[in-house]
Amino acid sequence: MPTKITDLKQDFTGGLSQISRFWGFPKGMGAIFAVLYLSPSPLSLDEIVEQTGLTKGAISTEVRTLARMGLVHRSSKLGDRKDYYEAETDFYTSIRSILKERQNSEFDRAVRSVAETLEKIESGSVSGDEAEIQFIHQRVQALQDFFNAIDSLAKAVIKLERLGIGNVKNILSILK
Amino acid sequence: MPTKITDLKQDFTGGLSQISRFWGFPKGMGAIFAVLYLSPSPLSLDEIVEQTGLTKGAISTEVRTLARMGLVHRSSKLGDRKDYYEAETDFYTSIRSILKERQNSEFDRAVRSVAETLEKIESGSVSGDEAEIQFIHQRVQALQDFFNAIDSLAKAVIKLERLGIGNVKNILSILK
DNA sequence: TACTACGTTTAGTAATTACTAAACATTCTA
DNA sequence: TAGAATGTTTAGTAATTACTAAACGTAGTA
Repeated sequence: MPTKITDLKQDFTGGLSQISRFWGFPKGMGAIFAVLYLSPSPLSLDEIVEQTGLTKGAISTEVRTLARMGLVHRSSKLGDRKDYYEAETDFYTSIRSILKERQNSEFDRAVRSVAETLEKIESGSVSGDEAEIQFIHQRVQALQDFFNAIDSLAKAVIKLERLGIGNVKNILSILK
Repeated sequence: MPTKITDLKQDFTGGLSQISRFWGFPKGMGAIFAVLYLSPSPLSLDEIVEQTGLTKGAISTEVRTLARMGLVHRSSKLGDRKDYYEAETDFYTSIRSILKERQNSEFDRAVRSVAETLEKIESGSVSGDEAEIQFIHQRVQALQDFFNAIDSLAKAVIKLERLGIGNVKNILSILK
């Protein structure tokens, strides 16, 4: 039986909603992105309301975080005071801005707190059993090294974006 | 003023809890891992209870998902019917098993649903405006390509683990 | 067999998060 | 200036998730 195009869109939207949730974002966010991504032209807030069934309020805030992550762009038409939104279609561009965004996040604050733990130990200002301190020192150091490696990898991905999509394969072959 | 070793541990545990939450896991999971990671010897369930303040029930379930992700290992001592848990200290090993684990996850189910959308379009079984179908086809295809690229990257990281930590830097320089 | 020492499951609660509805603010138009 | 058309904020609700407390299952020990 033939699938109606509206059903197809709905399936797709459902899929992106799940993916969104998987990464810890609201499912509404995935739905909003999906609707924009499948639209050939930018959509106004009210059109998004119509197509997602969410309220203006929710969309207003979620579209803002999408914009902050570089996954959608806000624009406006001359002589029209509505805002229009469209999906970023170059995902590498998005990844880059997501990774940059991450710099200022809770995540990095936490990572930095590990670094501080390390500094405290190394400054010799920790009192307690010496062997235990040494043990902890070594473990925390290893974790710190790992974070640094991840950070380097993130930077590698950022560079990757400049080179285009096919080059992931190159990394693979370089590593084999 | 000198920092007591117990305070240091607590700070560290707090940091990992936040990181855990950031990635969408319960903060308790981060705490459990932290406690195990800073312990020179495997801990029993009750010892984890003691050090985290969580209940046996919570730890029982969370330690299981940690084990599934390869972040902790369960072991037992002869003539002792307690289970003991210790942290995996090679993070590359963990990453590898997390990425493998992901294969069976909700995430991949959702990704597969995108692939199915694509198949429906390509089989010509979608009815509706032809230009719109073409447009959607092209967009969904692009997303699919992106997912494939991510998948390749994941595989690259899996290989990386074999090569040791310093090699992330190599990728970076290869790409520059 | 009964008792003890554990780990697991379950049913309920607390905390968090996503979302709605409606008030509000702002800017354009008449 | 009043009114209309928008986007934003806010206060409350619904849904989800993390966690607790306690019942349960199981296996070892007396």
